[in-house]
Amino acid sequence: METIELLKALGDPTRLRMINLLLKGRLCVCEIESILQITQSNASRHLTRLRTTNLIVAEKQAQWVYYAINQQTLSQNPFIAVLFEQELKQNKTLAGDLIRLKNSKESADRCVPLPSL
Amino acid sequence: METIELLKALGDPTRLRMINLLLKGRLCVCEIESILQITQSNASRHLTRLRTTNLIVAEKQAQWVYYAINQQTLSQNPFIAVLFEQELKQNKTLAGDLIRLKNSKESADRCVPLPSL
DNA sequence: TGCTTATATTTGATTATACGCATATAGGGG
DNA sequence: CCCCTATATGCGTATAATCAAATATAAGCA
Repeated sequence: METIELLKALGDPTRLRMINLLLKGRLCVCEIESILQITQSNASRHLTRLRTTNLIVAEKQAQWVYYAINQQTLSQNPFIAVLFEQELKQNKTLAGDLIRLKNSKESADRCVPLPSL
Repeated sequence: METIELLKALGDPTRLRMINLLLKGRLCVCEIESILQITQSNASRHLTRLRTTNLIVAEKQAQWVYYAINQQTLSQNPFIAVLFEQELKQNKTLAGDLIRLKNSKESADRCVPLPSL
């Protein structure tokens, strides 16, 4: 049952937070690490799991990998949108993550190497 | 996050099948065992897990324990109904379970001891 | 009381999952 | 070519989940 894999993938706090962020737009790994305050290997592993479950897709650009919601999976599984709509109202962690996301986007993009001094 | 526990509880084939059945009405453990063709201890353990996650409630009547959907959890988590509505269309196991449920209900209720010979 | 059925729980083995640390790979820029 | 950054992966470990078999509990019935 493929839905089982979706539920298992969503049934982890870190991965739920990742999807919550990616529902707002694509992000590279380093942005996700920074917003969620998790280690690089942890981020990478959870993202790999979300990708193999088809919840997200990866696109490599130069040295960065951008992850984005897999829109096909999202539209084929309407419960996911309902889940996040519901959860965002109650879950302070998810709401806080979106604020950090916004701040991150407003500040300099950390994933672009700063011009050398 | 309580929703995480819901997702983990739903992210198991046996438990998903149990909820699918219970959405049609309350059942005792032996009916569930029989329809899902699982061992007694397996049924009991999964039902306990669903109960501690507040997905179902238990009611003891004589020697039987009847399980039923926890309507409060269901209404507070609308994604669950959407999930099953969606899944039932695609998932042959869930659809087949409902047929076995119907057959079970139409035949003699196996949970009532047969009159002695 | 003793027997039988329904259900729960314990136990032990197996497998899955999560995490940190270290290392590997790949691309960009000096 | 060398170094730096971004990302992935291997390894060891700790924790959780699953299952079957056996045992415990509780209620009904003879």
